[in-house]
Amino acid sequence: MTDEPHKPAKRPLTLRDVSEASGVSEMTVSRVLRNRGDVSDSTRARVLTAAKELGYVPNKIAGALASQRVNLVAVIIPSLGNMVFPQVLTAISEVLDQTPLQPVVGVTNYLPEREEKVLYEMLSWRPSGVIIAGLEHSDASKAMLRGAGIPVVEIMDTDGTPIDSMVGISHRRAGRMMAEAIMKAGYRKIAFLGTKMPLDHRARKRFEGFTEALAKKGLEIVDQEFYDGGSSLAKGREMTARVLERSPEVDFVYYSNDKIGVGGLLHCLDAGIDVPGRLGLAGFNNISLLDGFSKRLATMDSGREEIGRRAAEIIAARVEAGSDEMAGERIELSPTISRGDTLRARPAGGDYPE
Amino acid sequence: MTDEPHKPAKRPLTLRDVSEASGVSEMTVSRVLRNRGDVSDSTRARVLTAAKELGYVPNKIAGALASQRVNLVAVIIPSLGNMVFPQVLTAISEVLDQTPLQPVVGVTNYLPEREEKVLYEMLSWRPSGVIIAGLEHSDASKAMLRGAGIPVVEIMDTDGTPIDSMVGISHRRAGRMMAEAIMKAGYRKIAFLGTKMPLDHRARKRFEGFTEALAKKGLEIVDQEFYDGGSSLAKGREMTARVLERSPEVDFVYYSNDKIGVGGLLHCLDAGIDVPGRLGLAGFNNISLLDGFSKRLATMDSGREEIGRRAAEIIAARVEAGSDEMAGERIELSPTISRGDTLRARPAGGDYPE
DNA sequence: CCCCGGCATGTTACCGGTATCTGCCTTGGT
DNA sequence: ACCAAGGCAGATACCGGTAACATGCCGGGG
Repeated sequence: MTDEPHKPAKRPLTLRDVSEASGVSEMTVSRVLRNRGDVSDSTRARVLTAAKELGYVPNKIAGALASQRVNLVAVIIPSLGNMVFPQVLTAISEVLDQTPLQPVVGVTNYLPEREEKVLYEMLSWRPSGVIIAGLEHSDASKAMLRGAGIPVVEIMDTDGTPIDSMVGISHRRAGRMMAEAIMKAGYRKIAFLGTKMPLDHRARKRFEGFTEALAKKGLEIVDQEFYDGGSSLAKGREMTARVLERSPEVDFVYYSNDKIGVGGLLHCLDAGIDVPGRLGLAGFNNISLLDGFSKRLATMDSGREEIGRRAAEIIAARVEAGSDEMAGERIELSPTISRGDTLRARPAGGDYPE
Repeated sequence: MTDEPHKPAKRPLTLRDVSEASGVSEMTVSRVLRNRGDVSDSTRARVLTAAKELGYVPNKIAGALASQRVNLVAVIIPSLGNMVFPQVLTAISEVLDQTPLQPVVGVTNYLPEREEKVLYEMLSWRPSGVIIAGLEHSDASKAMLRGAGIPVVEIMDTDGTPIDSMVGISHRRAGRMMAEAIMKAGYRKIAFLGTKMPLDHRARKRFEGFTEALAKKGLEIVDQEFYDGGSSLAKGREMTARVLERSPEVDFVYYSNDKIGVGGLLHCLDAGIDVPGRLGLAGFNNISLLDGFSKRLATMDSGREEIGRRAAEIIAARVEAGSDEMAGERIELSPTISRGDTLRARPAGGDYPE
């Protein structure tokens, strides 16, 4: 009466259903499905057939509870809108795909309270490891991470003290490097256009490193402007126009990311400004936003694929082995400048008089 | 001996630890932590203090197993590299944020076998619902979805029969609409540039609708080119150059997405081609890739925010109520054309002879 | 011919919570 | 002063698997 002939899925299937269908114990079915322990070929075949026929899907909830093992890795990032993070994620997935581990993504929107909440949710699933962007977390978040007793890798940034391991670049150094390259190229009147500072610590650190390097040579930012809300070409465009109008002497604009940087570049092209002669531009992150464009923006690559890969490798290694070595590993990668077509290599020679 | 004074997290905490610390039963702690059932204020306070002090994080694995409820919604998409999907995801998250449900993302890379695997993994966590892109799935995948006994919403596409509910647009219609708009504007020699066809069913359907509408007016695609691998501006650029060289008579190029479309636009600008007079261009998806750019590409918006929102709402409603009504709901949204600056509104008047 | 060892399978005791029922004690109506 | 009702807390039985141990059966060496 209640049992339909084939599919209609009344009550979810359990090991018991498969065991009854194949005439062996639940334990044996479990062994077959996990490929663990010795099972005769004939039994194995019988069980697999029955499982397939029923359409049985194991219940990981029960499995995880019983085995005290959860093959999930929490990956916590600020945003999916900035292509950098999907790219890091892709690199992480590629590594984890070769292990039994599986990434689970949480997004914080750059808000510490969201981060805390997301982290709490994630940890309540008892993942095998955590990969989390940034070194700045609320005290509660830090306490949770420390207390979780699982490997934690903080990524993207190395300017600070990690809870456990970290993989990333020094954004202060990145800012300094860019400042030095700019000054070496002979630019002197430098402006900065940046994002919602208080929450994006890495952008802030780049800015700090940048101004610090300028100061060392006795220079100061000539003009600057900050905004909040998401980055967009339009925003970069209008901000650039405003800055150039307000401070016509500016000969270089450093942007906190490529998106607004490209916006600025578009403005310059439209306005007929000589780039990189009269004005130089640089962004950050080497987003191949305009890879087919005639002029490539100077930028800096943070090695996000490698960051993702290394982070995932650390987690994988530590989960496999019993959490011993590799704990507290600190990997600082070197950002690489790409001059593109908006940052000249040396002080303007003949084509731009003094 | 084994117990450190404060934090060091030996063995993961359980309800029992909190119950001992606060002198009540585990059951009461559970009630307090879930805010369910009657507990006196004094007890509640005592328990909360103890929990906070210990840094207790509930174990959802155990909770889910016991309560037979898992507040996860599986969201399965083909890629994170195409910004459309992060955007759909964001819309889904916004809706689910106001419910106890939580999205969990799986990425298939457009591969049916990956989809099958990802789906299997997801279902083994016994989620409360599934949101999955597309209507094309392997038989095994369909069987799993049907057998899971949970609400399933297939999104993005409505050209086909859903397993349960669906929310999206008809890509055939989208292709037709664009073809009609193009023909009405007087273009006649139309070329098509597309992505890896066999796997991207929606792009294929747009193409089919497109050619069908052309055929109805006695027109045929003049030239076409397909490629595989990810979309990029550079690819759109070079493909466009190739097509125009091979078939100089072409007066319109329809792209399967905005990214290669914008690449084509860049080529035309560089080559000094009169757009949209001599040549018209259109893409798909209204990616605000170049929102700050001087010329906006004609494109079509599929309403991805609304798709995500409606899909999440269906799941939320059905999980909340007992899976009754709203089952099998089919929502077809209307794509909207945006002409941008690369598709003229009417046949060329004086500025382009006949 | 018996015993031992190893393979193939079954049995038992959890994993860490939650649903449900029970029981105590207080409170208020009459 | 007594009893019903309700507030509050505890006891118990699972949820669906898995670890660890137990068992049965078989063949081979002594």
